Amino acid sequence: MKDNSIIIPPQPRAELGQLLLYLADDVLDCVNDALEQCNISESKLNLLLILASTSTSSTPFKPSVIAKRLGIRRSSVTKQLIELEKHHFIIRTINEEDQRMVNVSITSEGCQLLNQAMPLYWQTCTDFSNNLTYEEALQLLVLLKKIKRVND
Amino acid sequence: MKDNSIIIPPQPRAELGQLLLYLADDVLDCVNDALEQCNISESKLNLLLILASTSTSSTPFKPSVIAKRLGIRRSSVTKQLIELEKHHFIIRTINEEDQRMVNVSITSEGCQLLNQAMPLYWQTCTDFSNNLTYEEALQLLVLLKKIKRVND
DNA sequence: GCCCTTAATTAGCCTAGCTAATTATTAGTA
DNA sequence: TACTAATAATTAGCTAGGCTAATTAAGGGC
Repeated sequence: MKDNSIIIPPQPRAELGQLLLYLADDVLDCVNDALEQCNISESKLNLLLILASTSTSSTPFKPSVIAKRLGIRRSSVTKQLIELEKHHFIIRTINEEDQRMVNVSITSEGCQLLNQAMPLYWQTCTDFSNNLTYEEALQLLVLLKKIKRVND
Repeated sequence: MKDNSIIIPPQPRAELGQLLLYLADDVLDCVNDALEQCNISESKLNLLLILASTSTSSTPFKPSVIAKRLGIRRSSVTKQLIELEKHHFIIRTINEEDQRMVNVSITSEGCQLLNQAMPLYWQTCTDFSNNLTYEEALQLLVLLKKIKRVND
């Protein structure tokens, strides 16, 4: 490395990506900090959110489906479920039709937690764009939605 | 929770924040996956990048300064430095003027690694905006820079 | 009834953070 | 000058949240 040109972004798209990367840590930290007062992490909240959306679909969630939704391994889901069950936020019951499977559902305590946590969650999400006008925020939303599509 | 209205974004700014949060995991994973072939993590690369920028400033970096720059604790930096030193990417020497302090500098092996890793890093960063036109990417860059300023 | 597949779990590992306690050195002061 | 404070880095030990590989249990096909 004769000069340090390799460490500066070679073009705007590269700079953009790096900025996204830096922002990534920040937003995760922000949300986790905000949720600390509810004693829940962003990753556990995400799992509960999936379960809470069950009211629309009729069938309860299986660990394997949750894993797919979260983009993590089944064993990681099991770990999280064990913790969440310890705190009575969810219950696991054996599926009667196929006893290899497990039905996971959110409890009323879990719903209570969501009622507590979600306002904080949304407020923190909202505050990220405090430096932007409403129009800018809308613009940004559109652009980020386009980016998101890459990873599907 | 009578309905599940609490789990859907109450307004566009909230949705925007949530999208940033989801994107956060994705971009971190992408970069780490890309860097895997160099056997380096995004977090260790970040540390090396700080050291590599030393050529501009005259004084070598101290662990405490690195910690501040990365926004993590000194003990966490020590851990990373131990690993990086094991692989000969950096060296630590005692500061002669004040022997409580340590000078951290990147080695030629460390520079070699950067030469290998940075093209992959920049390519991955660049690819995040593949779905965007050049003009959209520039727009997005401006907006994200505004957001970034919140956390300073 | 036996074998293969599938679902979940378990065991054990890794990374990268954290706090609290320790060590070594410097600086200030009675 | 010797003692005490403060400062820098490190160490020890913990946690969260991932991972793979191995295990257990149940179902399905022949």
